Amino acid sequence: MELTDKRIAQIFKALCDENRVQIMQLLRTGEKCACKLLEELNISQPTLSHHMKILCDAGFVTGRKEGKWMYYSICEEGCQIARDALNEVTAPNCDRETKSCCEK
Amino acid sequence: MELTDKRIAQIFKALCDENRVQIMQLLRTGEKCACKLLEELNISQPTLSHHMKILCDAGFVTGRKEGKWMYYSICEEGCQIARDALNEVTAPNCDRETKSCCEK
DNA sequence: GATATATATCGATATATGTAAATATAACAA
DNA sequence: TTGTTATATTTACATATATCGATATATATC
Repeated sequence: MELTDKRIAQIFKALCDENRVQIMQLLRTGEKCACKLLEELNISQPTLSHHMKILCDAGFVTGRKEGKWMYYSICEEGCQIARDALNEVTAPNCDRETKSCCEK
Repeated sequence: MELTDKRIAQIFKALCDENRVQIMQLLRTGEKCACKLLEELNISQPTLSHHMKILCDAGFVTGRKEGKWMYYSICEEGCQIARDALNEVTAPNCDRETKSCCEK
């Protein structure tokens, strides 16, 4: 997927909720099933499912179904895209450096 | 400021809006005054002011007032904090690696 | 002083988001 | 088949956010 401004915004939207940041922290220690995540968070099951969908859609997390359990883990590839996006947005673009506008 | 999950969410909330991502892209080429940004964006002046406040509060941008003009530029220090935050949230934490839960 | 310009703040409103109850789906077990 | 468990989806609602017009503030100029 191309890194449009819209897509970049979508990626970071995934991390703009405290619960989702906490979910990422929990997944850093390894793959976990939804029920385990649910134990650690003070949210309802439908709410967790909602947040997991957003994290997956943004590419930070991948899900794997095994029987009736859903296992989630951090997706390194998606995380790298996010890092690249953050670098793109914050790094100076010297090729197109401009003078300050509104000079007196 | 300590990098709590709440603070991390606030930082990335700044980049979860397409207009703000576009503003960052514009600032990558150097410091710009508000009126110049306004020219490039299809938003009203109060809306731009609103977005600039959010970018500044998150640490991505700093403002400098000179006469009646407000000059904005990317704040490298704040951007680095954001990169650190993204790394913290996405990097595996091997020290606390756990087995998958819900084993059959 | 009065006026013009640039930006910030306020107030109202429309849209987006987080949340949970209810329901649906899917897998397993008896 | 019937029931149970794990997860996803739907629905409704409360809150948050984006937006813009109107207004306020600050600065510069006359």
